[in-house]
Amino acid sequence: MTIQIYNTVARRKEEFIPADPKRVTMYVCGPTVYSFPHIGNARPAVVFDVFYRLLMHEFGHVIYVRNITDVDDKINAAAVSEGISIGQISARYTRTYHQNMADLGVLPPSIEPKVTEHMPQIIDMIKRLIVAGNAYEAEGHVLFHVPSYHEYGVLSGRNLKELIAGARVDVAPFKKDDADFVLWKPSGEDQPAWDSPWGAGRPGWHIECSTMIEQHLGETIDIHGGGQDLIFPHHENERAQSTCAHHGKLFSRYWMHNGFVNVNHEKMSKSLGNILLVQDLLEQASGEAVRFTLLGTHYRSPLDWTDQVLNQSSRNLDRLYEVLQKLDDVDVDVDVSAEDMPVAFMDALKDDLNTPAAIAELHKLAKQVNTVFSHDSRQVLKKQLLAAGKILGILQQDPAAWFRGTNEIDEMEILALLEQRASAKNERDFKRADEIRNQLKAMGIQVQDRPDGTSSWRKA
RNA sequence: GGCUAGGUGGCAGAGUGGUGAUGCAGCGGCCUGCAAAGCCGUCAAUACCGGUUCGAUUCCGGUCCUAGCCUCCA
Repeated sequence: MTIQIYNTVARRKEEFIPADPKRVTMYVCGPTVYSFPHIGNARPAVVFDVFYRLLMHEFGHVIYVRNITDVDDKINAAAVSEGISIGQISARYTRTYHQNMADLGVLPPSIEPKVTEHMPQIIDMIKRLIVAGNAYEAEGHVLFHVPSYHEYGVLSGRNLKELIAGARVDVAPFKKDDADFVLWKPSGEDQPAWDSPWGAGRPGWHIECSTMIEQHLGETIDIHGGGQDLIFPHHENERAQSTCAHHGKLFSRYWMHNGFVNVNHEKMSKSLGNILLVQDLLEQASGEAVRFTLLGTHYRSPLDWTDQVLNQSSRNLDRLYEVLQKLDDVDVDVDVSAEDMPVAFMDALKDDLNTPAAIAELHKLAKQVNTVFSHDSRQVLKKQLLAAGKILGILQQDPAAWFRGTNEIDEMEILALLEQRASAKNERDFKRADEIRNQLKAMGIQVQDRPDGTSSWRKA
């Protein structure tokens, strides 16, 4: 089976055929670094991380670019309100983003370009758009002239008439067309500025992605991804800029967009005060559980985050690690090979990244462990579970470590108490044995007796 | 107002023109000194109304409802 992708521009699933199977290219819009990453920032990172792993598995060589937007008025505002420099703001939140994503098991992309490092290229692309007749200068601004691109609106399914009808009342007077958008704008005293043929200023909101894609991946890429909210205007505008700068050459062969994360049936927003920060969720559960939750819903569907979903994910992972623990006696190679990949699992992922169906296949494999007894069969199952887990970015920990958690615990004390309890049990002093068990429970430790009389423990 | 996506068991969540996955929770049992975990078994759903069809949850139309976009936003 080949990979199928729901292509936003075609509005249906299509077979994924890269332009060059030896060099698959993907660009995903990364964060604007002005605040702490929230769960909505994490969703595309995790979703496209799994897709990246899938592409690597299928094609071997993938160039995955995810940018850092470090030029933005929101960053300027954060610098003012926090009383530190713009550079300090973007450095701080870039670092937090990297830490949070690592905690969620997100692999670094092949390339992570920053807007500030691409000013000459941005200015160059704007110049070319002016020369080509798609952009014009007006009062220190450079604007993209939307009517010059006849396919404008095709990606987002809008037509120009609608856009004009819905346009804001306060359209800048120097715009030739109400729908025209900014490529370059002049900077005031306290705003970051770069020299350009149009005066000191800064780039508009969309040109940066077009430029970085051209710079690092070329004129045509295989996949462009991001959140659904970026379809319009961000990706529509990118598409217009890049296509026109390249004289009509196809920009992206496939467009993929992930759905939003809602919180208790409401949109996450500052005004509702319900923004879930990744760092706060990591206090409640493991990064792996957060990741598992994000993969538990198909990437195009909205994901409603409630108090329950994280718990359910932790339980699901408990169950899978439980099974791996049962297979502790089976040795497998550290590096699982392609033949170990379970077919039904892969078919689910290849079908437009159907991670919920893939996880269901993982559970089916786990169940089989109970009905299979030969060493060879158990070894195959363990390989399959680990290989599948690797694509999803889960199940790679030692099961014992998973159940013991990351919190600091005094293992010696626990073992001493378990020993005391064992001798109490031996003397059939069950009252004493239960006291010790309750004592451990108060410490957050759950005792588990084995059939042979010995006991193990895990984090409650 | 315009555009888009969706309404599946108590919860989460896939798929499918013809016996409706998977996990959690519940219930029964096994195991256990008692538990916990585990194992086995089990209950339970396709918003509503029409249409097409031998047959629709799946296709078409309508109603109601939900979410998103149209403005910064992952």
